[in-house]
Amino acid sequence: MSSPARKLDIREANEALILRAAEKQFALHGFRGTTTEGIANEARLPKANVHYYFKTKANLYRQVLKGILEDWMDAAAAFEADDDPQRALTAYITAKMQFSRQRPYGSRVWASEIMRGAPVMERFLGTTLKTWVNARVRTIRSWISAGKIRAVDPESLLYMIWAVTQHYADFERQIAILNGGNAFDERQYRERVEQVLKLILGSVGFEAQEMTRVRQRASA
Amino acid sequence: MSSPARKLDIREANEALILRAAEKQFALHGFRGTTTEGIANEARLPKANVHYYFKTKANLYRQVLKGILEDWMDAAAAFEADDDPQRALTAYITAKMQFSRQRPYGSRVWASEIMRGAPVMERFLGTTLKTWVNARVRTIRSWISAGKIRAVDPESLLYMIWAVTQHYADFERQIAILNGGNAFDERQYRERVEQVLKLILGSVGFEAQEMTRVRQRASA
DNA sequence: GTCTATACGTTGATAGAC
DNA sequence: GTCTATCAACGTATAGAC
Repeated sequence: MSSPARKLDIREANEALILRAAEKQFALHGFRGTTTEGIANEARLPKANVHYYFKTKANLYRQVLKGILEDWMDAAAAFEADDDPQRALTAYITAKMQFSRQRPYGSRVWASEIMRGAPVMERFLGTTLKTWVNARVRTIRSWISAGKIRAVDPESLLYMIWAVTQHYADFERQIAILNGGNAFDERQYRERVEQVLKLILGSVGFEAQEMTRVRQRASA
Repeated sequence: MSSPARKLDIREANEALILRAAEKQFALHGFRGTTTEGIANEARLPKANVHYYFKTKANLYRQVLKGILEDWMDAAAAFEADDDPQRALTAYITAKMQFSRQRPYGSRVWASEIMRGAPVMERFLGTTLKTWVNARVRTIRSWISAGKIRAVDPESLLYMIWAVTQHYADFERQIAILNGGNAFDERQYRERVEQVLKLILGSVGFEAQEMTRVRQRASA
């Protein structure tokens, strides 16, 4: 009952529960606007437990961001896997759209953190992210030199990919209201991924012959 | 000295001061995370004055959003002014990029409001914005039918424009850090507007003259 | 119109019973 | 490991002197 293994299980389960609740609250209300009581209620635990497991609100916030960064890295890896621009961009955009779908609150915590000036993520942005961006910029430049894509500014292209893919997580509510009050279902979201791919690939010069199956925009 | 005209001047000046300070604070910390004291400090006024002019924090927040919506409408008008897709899209994207440049905090307040579920803007989104979007969707469909642009999903295109243009306001800090720690200067920003135009216009099939020849399909 | 003082609820964090 | 009770600090808002 109180064996070390059992205790670890409880700890892990509760920590995961609190992290998930915290991610949602931080996404909805930002760091300052989130209360530990709000997190506790969301996790259906007493407020004191939140402090027992994570000590301070600031520390819990850092742990939430850390989890998001891990998933971010996974999506980033999709870009590096292939040297063909169409395949690499498709893999990356698809991974980012999946992240937005599966972890919309994580995306919003990131957005909120940057909107307030990125006090916690500053270091990550200036080191890991900058290094990653520099490498991607070189890859894109090589594609341009080889005539594989149009001559666009690589950073502008990267930012467009981030902006568009994250928009579907961060502005989910607006999109749902404009969709008649309903969030996208799975079918709608898959179709949207196709459209995003078509638009972004189109912006660097690829036309949509490869994905003509999806195109169904003839009717009024 | 205390003539009605003079009093009105003071009121208007202070209200404007508080509104600007509030916009910044709400942008940085969201509705809940913003304190009336923070707004007062930002405006260099005593906390009580904020309540004297705007009564409650919630009301001040609504006034800030109202001001942002007005500017948003102005930018929206740029889309309707022209029936030629290239000119209409260029005017709209340029107006939106200018808004992001001149009012980055306004853009972030909007983002923050939507990320928390749009409790205040819900009505606007479902009425004015939805009507505007529907009209724009019809326009874009007519361009597609007339063969003036590629057959893309109109809403996906609109969302891409919003996402990309607002990204430069909402993620300003991240962009600055990736830019070596410095925010874009005027020249850099103008160039970025050109790149954004090139990418988005390219996504619907317009190619910049300079690189018409460069475009060749990547042979895998 | 301005601002100090303050009422009163909320919040982050902890102590200590279970 | 769990949770109730508690507290100092902070937050919104107002009263009332100037």
